[in-house]
Amino acid sequence: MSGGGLTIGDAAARAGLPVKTVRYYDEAGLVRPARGANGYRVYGETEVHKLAFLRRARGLGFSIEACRALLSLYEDHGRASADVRRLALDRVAQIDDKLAELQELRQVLVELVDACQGDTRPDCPILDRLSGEAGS
Amino acid sequence: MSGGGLTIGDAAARAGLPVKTVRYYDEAGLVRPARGANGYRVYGETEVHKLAFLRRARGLGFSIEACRALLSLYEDHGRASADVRRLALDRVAQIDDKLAELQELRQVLVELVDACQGDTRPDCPILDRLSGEAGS
DNA sequence: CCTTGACCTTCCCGTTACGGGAAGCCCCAC
DNA sequence: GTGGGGCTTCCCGTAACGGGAAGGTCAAGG
Repeated sequence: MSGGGLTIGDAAARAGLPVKTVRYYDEAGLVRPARGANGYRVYGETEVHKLAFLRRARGLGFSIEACRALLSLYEDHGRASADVRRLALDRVAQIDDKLAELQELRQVLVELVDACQGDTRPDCPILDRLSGEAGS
Repeated sequence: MSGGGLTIGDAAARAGLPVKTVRYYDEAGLVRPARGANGYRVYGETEVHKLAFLRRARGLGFSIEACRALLSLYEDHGRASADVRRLALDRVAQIDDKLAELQELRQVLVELVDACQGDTRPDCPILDRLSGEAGS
């Protein structure tokens, strides 16, 4: 009872993360716990909060590097909210790029699917397109 | 001149792929060229067509395994177009899942961004949300 | 004939964010 | 003291290649 020191298992449970992930965040330098005399990682409340923070940030799709930036802003009480906002906007832009790409692919695929009879015969506009017969 | 045999570099150029990728497709068993006496890969027209086919299929986001299936249907002249269509529909479903996920994330992020002043002050609803203050 | 330079070969590492599993130490309960 | 957890580190695998090293080959030019 050294005053609330948690083992990695307990910390992970409280943060809602797998132990492996918590260990990864340590190795990645995101949340570095103290070490006990036995070599065990020792997590305090602060670390647990950071882990939960990371869980939510990752849930929004922020990369580990973006999380590192967010975490440092989180800990910097003199931060400018504009910096946080910029990171979020970057993420939105990323998502928008991906959305546009996927929507384009979807469009093409649906057109091909619609053009294909989908029966037992071998004639297939999808394969024609893939084989280079410049459909549409 | 053994009648049209291409080296990997020429085959890759004709198919519009990087040499590394073509080598990878060989190793993955997608397009296995013959080998010359010197150990060089030798590509014929058929292989080049298959490589171009793969380039287009990959461009539509089909995984290597899906490409393997598509390629075998492409080569099977007795195929049923329904099988091809199914693969394409699977891909559409995959895309739809991803689109839904990204749209949800985008929604949340945009709300947070809109709620954030983005000035020089430290108050930030984005960080509040990430730190667990259940905003909205 | 020999050399350059551009090709080709294989092999290995790095990418993203972990998950699985092995080998070995530690600790608590019975 | 003897389990059976939980902890440690380390290594491999993921998808689909890209980068680069070490070494063999080939066609052209001097």
